[in-house]
Amino acid sequence: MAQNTAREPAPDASLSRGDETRGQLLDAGLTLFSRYGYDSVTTRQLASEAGANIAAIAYHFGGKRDLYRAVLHRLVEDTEPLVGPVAQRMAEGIAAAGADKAALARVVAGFVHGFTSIFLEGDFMAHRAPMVMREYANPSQDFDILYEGRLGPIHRSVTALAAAALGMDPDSPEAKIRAHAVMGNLVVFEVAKQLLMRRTGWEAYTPDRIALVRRMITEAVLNSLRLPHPDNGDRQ
Amino acid sequence: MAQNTAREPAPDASLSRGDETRGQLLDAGLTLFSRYGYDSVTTRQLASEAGANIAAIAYHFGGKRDLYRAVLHRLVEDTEPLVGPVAQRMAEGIAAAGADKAALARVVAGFVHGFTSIFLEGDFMAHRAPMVMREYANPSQDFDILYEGRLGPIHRSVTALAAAALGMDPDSPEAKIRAHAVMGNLVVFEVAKQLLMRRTGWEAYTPDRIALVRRMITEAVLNSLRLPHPDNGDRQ
DNA sequence: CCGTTTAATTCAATCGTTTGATTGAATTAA
DNA sequence: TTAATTCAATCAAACGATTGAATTAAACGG
Repeated sequence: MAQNTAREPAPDASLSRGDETRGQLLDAGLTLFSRYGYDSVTTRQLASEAGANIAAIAYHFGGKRDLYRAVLHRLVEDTEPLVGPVAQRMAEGIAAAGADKAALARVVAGFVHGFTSIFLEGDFMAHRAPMVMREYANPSQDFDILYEGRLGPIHRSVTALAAAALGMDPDSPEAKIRAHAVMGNLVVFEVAKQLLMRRTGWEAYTPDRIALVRRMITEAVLNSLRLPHPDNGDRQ
Repeated sequence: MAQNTAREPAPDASLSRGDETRGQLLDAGLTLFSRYGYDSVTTRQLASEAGANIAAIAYHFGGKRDLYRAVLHRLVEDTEPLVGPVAQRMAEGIAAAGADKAALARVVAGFVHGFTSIFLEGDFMAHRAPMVMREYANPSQDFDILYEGRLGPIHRSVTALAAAALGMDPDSPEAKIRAHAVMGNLVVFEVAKQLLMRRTGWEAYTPDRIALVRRMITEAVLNSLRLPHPDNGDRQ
């Protein structure tokens, strides 16, 4: 029931009729699955939200489950432009820093900044983050799609960072556990967002609040990894 | 389909017929809702798992949603014996420590030990933790039950601890955010358990692995809160 | 530039199942 | 005898999926 009566948004001429419906179904899937979970969403809701017919789901994807999988695949793909550069800079920063703790601290600050920007700022991750978190906390049979595509690679990057900061072997359980703890430091602000909102009396993240959260997380992670605090917030 | 053919477990004579069915439905609800979520579980599954008739759900609770709420309420109640003492010792420890950082460090070590024991050891929280985490990550209309009963109080306790360690006002956003980060440090080992399992090649938490995770978390949290490391693992 | 053909896509209608809930009779224990 | 509880049977509604006809837009031949 999205834009059936209102004006249709940008009927991209470069897309065929079918591709557009396909894309709208993927959008609807992301919006609804992320909010209510797989079983709570009906094919009729999906079709309605997409402005398409129920039969379009079977026609374009095969079935409801196949649409869900397609949503996960597209999520991995279209978050690459955001996550890729952050991971890239982190890898380069670690290699360049060597044993220089101050340099590693700047890498950490950059990572936290990038990560919180992706997850807490803007609308792009508004549905994608909850989608990831849902599979994160409660892996379905399609958990592999996100693990291979997003979660595993990020976790490996953070493990490299933790290992460098603490002088550990990146392949050791210890390094992986410490990295896991760092990830927890970050993702809890998305996973348990409602809990923080209630405790602080906030209703949503604003730029000011994100800046405060980012400052607190950066301090916590730097402390956690025994790294010095950079004098300024500069990350280059 | 649980114990219909096998021997029935302990038909407690002190319980009326109805109370026993009621309890078995609550058990079934905890087991199934925690694993599959509210919508994925059918009333027929619940009745079968409880060894009861479908109509028993309406008779004893009113409906499926009321059974779900009852499961949350009972979860808050029957975790009190575990969480209560940990929170109690933490509150007393903070009050007794004052500005003594070493004493606060022992409080932190005790808290981490207690928290990880509750969440990672034994069978008692095997279904309860995922149940909490499900509401944690994806609050339903009944989130209040857990927030008022468990999540809020624990978060307040940890905020008091973080505030004491960092010299902050316990009512400040900063303290609440730092506490939230600490909570993330801990709960990520339950929420994102599957991710850690894949990264480490583990299949489950064993006593050895729990001990290792506990050591890593304790170090990370102590560092994070700028507290000294106790010389031994003693927590009294 | 037109009319026709063709394949891709959309659509309303309907399929058989499963859902949560309800009924009134049967059973149990006090 | 009585009230509490369980039971098989059944309800209407909603579910995911499928069908064959209708519609659309592009390709083609004149």
